[in-house]
Amino acid sequence: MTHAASPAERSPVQTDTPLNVGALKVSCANCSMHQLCLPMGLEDADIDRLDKIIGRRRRLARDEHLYKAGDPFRSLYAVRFGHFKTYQINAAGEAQITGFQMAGELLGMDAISGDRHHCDAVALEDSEVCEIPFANLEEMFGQVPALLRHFHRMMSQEITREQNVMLLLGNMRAEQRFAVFLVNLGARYATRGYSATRFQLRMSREDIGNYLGLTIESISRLLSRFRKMGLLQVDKREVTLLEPARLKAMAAGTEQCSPMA
Amino acid sequence: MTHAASPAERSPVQTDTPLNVGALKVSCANCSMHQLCLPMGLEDADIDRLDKIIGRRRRLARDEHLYKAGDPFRSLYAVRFGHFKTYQINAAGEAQITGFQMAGELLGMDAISGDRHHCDAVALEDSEVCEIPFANLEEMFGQVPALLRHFHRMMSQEITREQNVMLLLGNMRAEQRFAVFLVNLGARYATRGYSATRFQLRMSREDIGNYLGLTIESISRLLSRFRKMGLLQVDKREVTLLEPARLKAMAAGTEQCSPMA
DNA sequence: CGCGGAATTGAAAATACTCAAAATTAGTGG
DNA sequence: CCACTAATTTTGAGTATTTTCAATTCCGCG
Repeated sequence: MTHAASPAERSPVQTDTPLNVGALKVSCANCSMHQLCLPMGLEDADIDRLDKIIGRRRRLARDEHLYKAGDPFRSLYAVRFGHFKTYQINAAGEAQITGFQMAGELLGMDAISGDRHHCDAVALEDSEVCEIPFANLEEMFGQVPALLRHFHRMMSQEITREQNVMLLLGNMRAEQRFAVFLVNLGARYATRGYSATRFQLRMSREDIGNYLGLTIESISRLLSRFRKMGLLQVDKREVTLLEPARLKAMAAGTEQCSPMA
Repeated sequence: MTHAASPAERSPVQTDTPLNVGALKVSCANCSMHQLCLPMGLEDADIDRLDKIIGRRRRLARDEHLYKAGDPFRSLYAVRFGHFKTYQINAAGEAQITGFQMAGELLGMDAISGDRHHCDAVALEDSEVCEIPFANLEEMFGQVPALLRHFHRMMSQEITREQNVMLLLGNMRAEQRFAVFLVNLGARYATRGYSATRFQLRMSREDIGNYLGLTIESISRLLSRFRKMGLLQVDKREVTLLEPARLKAMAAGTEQCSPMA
């Protein structure tokens, strides 16, 4: 199993080897995601405490499940590196992807209400997560108000994010949905220190289509059309946004391009 | 201003008058919603504490705003009686309704992440909410773990609810969306002790359409079609589900009916 | 080098939308 | 309480966006 080079650990000392992941001495303090992730804004002493409750890091190969709907809920997971998708399956067996998660983002918050997971989480590439046993986290909430406050912010952000997807699915045309998707990905990579205009799509066209409520063919046509319009370049899964301003305008609904042809 | 009779207060002593709402001695313990609402599962002593931090009840007339996007976030609101809708407005000025809330449900959780509300909340009829100052609630979290736990469940439920709407908007046809909508409303009324098969739609056809990602004309046609199929009766805004089992099957995707004609 | 999954492209079909008009309902004032 | 007006809802006809079905092409991988 190979995995892409990752900036999750910027400590000069290389502590990771694939063979003894469970025993590693890795800390939230050393993690490049600690400004985005659960420990955001915590004092060093509290970060240490958080480190102690974090169960273990867990490596997942591409296409491996982190959890499935129906699994008992015990832990939240913070993505250390790699990418995930979460999806729900309806009674008829069709899936709806509800999100793509990247480093610093939290998985499993929808499972707190029941005692079981409501969706499936799958690695889109070789990835690593920090397992955060929820019972321990709850204990710590009582002792570290700043942690509780930030946890609430993260849950609230998830609600807001989903409301934005509802807006997208409920009243945007295909081209606008796709523009929103690209601009949003770029913004999230920018937050993580990567380019906002040039990145790999870690998910298949089919996944994108499913997430955006469109077919794989529609995604393919949109990519071709955007390319012909000079909005972007595509090379397999690498996308370069050539006119981010116009894409943002399309995403906002200010500018629109010609119909699907 | 008149308002419909409400079962929110089942205490034999009538304590409400429209003129001194702020000074009322109403308690979560007396509220018929306390099994659904924030105080669920709390001991009497803790319910009393919760009562003390609840700022005031607030009456809203039909079409009145509880809050607007951009308003500073200070409080959550629990619906005591009546109905609300929440909606987001995109850059182009179009609205997307993100939910309809009824008694016992919590409003404003999406605003915790920023310091401002992200959506608008409007009363669909004359309604009343309990204002819960969030700073006070946070203080109480440290003292009453059961309250914190239930609050997390409510936030998580909101995430799950929105994921279900994403599933609806992302891969259901019009008739299935509408069936899901009707069955869901019925289930929520049943939880509150009302009929699951006969209820008033508190929202306009336009609101329903907006929520379901459809036009008002489509909703009207769906109602007519379902009526002709013997699935339901409609009289203005009163709906009677005549074949709940078939509607549930449609909602689940098991059964489908003829195309839109 | 060839196999198989993924992606692209084209043509036809379908679902839902838009526009328009009529009918019904709700709100307002006499 | 009734009449009038405005708003909402229903229905119809034509249209458009996106889907479906089908055929190729591209690429990764053994």
